[in-house]
Amino acid sequence: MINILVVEDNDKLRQLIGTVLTKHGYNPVVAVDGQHALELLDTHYIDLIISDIMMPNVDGYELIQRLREAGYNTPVLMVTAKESFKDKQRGYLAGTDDYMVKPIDVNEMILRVGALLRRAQIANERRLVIGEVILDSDSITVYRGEKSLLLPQKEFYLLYKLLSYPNKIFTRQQLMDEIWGMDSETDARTVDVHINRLRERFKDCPEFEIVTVRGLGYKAVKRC
Amino acid sequence: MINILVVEDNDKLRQLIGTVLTKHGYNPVVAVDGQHALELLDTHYIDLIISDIMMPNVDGYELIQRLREAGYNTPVLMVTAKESFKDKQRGYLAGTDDYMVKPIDVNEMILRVGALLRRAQIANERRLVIGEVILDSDSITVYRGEKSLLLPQKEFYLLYKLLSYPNKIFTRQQLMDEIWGMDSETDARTVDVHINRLRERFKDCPEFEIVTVRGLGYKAVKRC
DNA sequence: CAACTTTATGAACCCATTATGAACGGAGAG
DNA sequence: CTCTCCGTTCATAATGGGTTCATAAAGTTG
Repeated sequence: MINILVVEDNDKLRQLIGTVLTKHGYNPVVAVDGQHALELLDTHYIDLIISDIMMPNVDGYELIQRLREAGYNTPVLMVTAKESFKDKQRGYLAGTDDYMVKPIDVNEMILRVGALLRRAQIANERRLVIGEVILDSDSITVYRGEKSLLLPQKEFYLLYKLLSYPNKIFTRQQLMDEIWGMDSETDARTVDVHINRLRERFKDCPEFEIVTVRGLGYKAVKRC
Repeated sequence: MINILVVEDNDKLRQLIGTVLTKHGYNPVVAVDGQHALELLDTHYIDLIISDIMMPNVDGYELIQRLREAGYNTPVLMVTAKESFKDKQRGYLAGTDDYMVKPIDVNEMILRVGALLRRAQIANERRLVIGEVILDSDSITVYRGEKSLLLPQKEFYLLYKLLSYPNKIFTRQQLMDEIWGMDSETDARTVDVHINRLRERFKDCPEFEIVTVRGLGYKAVKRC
């Protein structure tokens, strides 16, 4: 499911956009202004943002600026009033990926959303999706529905590695080599401890499970 | 002499890989893209393939796919751009044996090449298919339709050995030598116990059966 | 059919491997 | 500087694969 954050203070327009997105198989997450949007970004994994420029509190420009500062490279589709061309320029400079002028043609919107997502796919492949669970290696964060969980580095990469190749058995040494580095002096048993912690964190997770393969190592199995 | 096919469109990188391989006693055969690689495969005996994914004409994915379709089970070491994690997944599913992330660490490459060759040498076929049943020796797992069953090592290799040569009679000693190791002190009767457990596990399996040959040993017979 | 040999099977045991809790040290944030 | 959090190590508990053993069953031979 692709999550699209819709930032728009006009209730009717926001609802319209949401409906259209839903109809095309996207999952809209709505915010009434930039401030609200930034809060949602902390807890939701967002694939794309559709944002108005003129908004109370934090406006579209500031939203993008703060977004990029925080390290997000989420593509943004700006919505701007027809008459203000200056805005468009400014919006581009601030890191917008595309823009639309009001009044919005919903078909055009869907086309642009599709194009942006396609383009982003190439540059934004650092995430892993397993059912409701999303691993985002840019922020070493795991998103699970509403919740987001910032993992310690080692734990994150360990999980990421295992889930990148479901069912593949990794020996401790392989995991050490790939996550700790080839020349690491660390005891391979350290892996066990991290596996243990991951299991504790995700013990109630229906999507996957880390399985011990006695004498060999570990593997992740999906259960969905 | 071990022949390694290097498929890489970047001239400098291809040359670098070739040089390193030569230095380590391998014989590199180079191709600039997948199309070229497929032609070379027809005329050269190739032990292992190192292939980029992004290439003109036939890309890495298609190369592997067509390779497998043509019946080659040559091990493939994929080279993928660092940022593209999806690629790794796709590449893996398509029949890759291992992967490396650019920029390439040549020492790591040599290690992986060695590991792949070793693995391939011992068991050239990593997957055994008997009707609905698939034995995957990478994960010591037996797949039966939707279900998968992770076996204990000894049991798996025992079954794998027997099914690799259907109808061939193995003496206990042969099985001990090949699975337990030549110098194992273990009582040959241990084989019986493992056979017994395998029979219990697969008693309702229509594909094969383990038959006792009194005074000699055991053999697997297919029934499909 | 009786005596003997070989194999099947269930159970118990052993021990290497893994799980787990806790403690320590160090780096980075506040 | 202190405090927190992460990574690591260590000690101990628990697990389960592998083996052995005892007994039952099946097959072979005279």
